[in-house]
Amino acid sequence: MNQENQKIVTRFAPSPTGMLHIGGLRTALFSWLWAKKFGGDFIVRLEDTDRDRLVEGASEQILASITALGMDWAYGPDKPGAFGSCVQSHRLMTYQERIEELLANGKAYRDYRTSEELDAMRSQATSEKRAFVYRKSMAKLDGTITDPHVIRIEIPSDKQFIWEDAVKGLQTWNSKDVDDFVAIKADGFPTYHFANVCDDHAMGVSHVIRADEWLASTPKHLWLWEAFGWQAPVYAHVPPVLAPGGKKKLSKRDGAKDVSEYITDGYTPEALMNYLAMLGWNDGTDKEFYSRDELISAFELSRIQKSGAQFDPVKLEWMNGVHIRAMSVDELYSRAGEWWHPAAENFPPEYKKEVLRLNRERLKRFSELSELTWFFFKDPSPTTELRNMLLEETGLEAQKANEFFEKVINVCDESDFSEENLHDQIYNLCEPLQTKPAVLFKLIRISLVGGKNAPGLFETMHALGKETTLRRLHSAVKLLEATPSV
RNA sequence: GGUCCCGUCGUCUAGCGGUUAGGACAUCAGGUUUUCAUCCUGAAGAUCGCGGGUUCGAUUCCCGCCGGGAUCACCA
Repeated sequence: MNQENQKIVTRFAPSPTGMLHIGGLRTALFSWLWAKKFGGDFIVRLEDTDRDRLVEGASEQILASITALGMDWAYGPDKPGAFGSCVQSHRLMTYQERIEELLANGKAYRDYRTSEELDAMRSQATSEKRAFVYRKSMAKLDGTITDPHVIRIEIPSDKQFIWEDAVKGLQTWNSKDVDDFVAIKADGFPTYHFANVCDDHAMGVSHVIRADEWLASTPKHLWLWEAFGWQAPVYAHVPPVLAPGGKKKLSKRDGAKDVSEYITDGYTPEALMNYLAMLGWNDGTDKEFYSRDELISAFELSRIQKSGAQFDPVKLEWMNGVHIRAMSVDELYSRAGEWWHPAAENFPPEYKKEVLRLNRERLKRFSELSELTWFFFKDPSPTTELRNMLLEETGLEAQKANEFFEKVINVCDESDFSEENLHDQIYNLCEPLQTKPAVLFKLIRISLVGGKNAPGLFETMHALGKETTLRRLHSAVKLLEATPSV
């Protein structure tokens, strides 16, 4: 197979029977990366030939997930190509034409056997501990064309199917283990096996990258390519993404989220893409952090892992933090959009950017932005809880704490509020007050931010500004005075 | 059961006949810092699934076994 000069075309062919899960998304990603790497086409094709299992809204969700990760397609359900629609239910005519071709040259036959008869034959074989491989000799060939029937593909006997799978390596299958499979169902719709090959050919697909559950049926597909006299594409069967702590495929039951949920949880598309790519793929070096473009150029089908990989939400979060820390403040700002605390609404962009700068390395997901930064936009409420925190965390009596506050307020009044000045002045307070920085700083911090954790104290004070800082310090004094000590 | 695929720290993995079996996440211990986070250093963690071969030498090659997975639909 020479594909040096062949256009690289990959496709992602989900069936709209449910939500797209992480494993499916990763398969789509691998396909997309491979096409992008060679400047080829990535096609999204809807395999909706099972009319009974269609799920309302599933195709929209699948497309939205792919888009959410930043992937685009050359052809898709919304963008037909010269080959026609990317929705299989719209392509029924082609399958009809194709099957006539195989019927005419004797490679396919009509079978009038009913599903019930088939089931009986199968259970018979099972009870006799025999492998059940359907053959033309078992078929019911007599019937009229108007009677319900299926059309099967006859698999030649004594044939070896040998091919090189791009991830699993050399495969050898014997035709005696391959069924005469149904190509056209009684309802006139094609099966996956048939539609899939017809479409891959029609769309010029060069690399079929799909879940490894298809590995066992690849001989059927290969035979179809051969029966039609077409050159088969490269097949790459990728392993599943496993649930954390298990050996089973990640599914919704394991808390697998819809991709859009990760986005609304504040994961960035780049981090999600980076993490997914690294789950079961590496470039042979220690590199783990990739930009989208780096991923595209480094990606290699042959380095996809052969066995399943467990999804690790903890590492995903770490990866997201790495991507966030790598962003410029402007970049961060442009993405922070909806995640600000409502109180931030009317604050100027420059102030918000400063807040982002101070919080960049504490942010792992954008959804944490609000709880991490609300106090930059809103004074802490003078609650009993706050009062207790002030005293418990510092180990001070209310009166003593207020003595400290008094000095701090004096210092702030006189300070030019530069970080340096604040730093020096407040440090100098420790000795006369006979206390440790840890205690004094904690007292100030809690009064200003209403919690134990925040960016550096002087950076925070500087960002907040003199007026706000003093207002909050005074408010803390009042709080300690008002409530009797317990 | 038949056929096929897979098997390195808890997890994701590097390795492609000779390595102190490397990295990352997580864990633990230090350090930096006013807190959290970040950052830095270090530690612990893998008899390379098991047993046979081949070889001077096997995690790497071969065979068997065990374990896990996929597939055997008029579902994809």
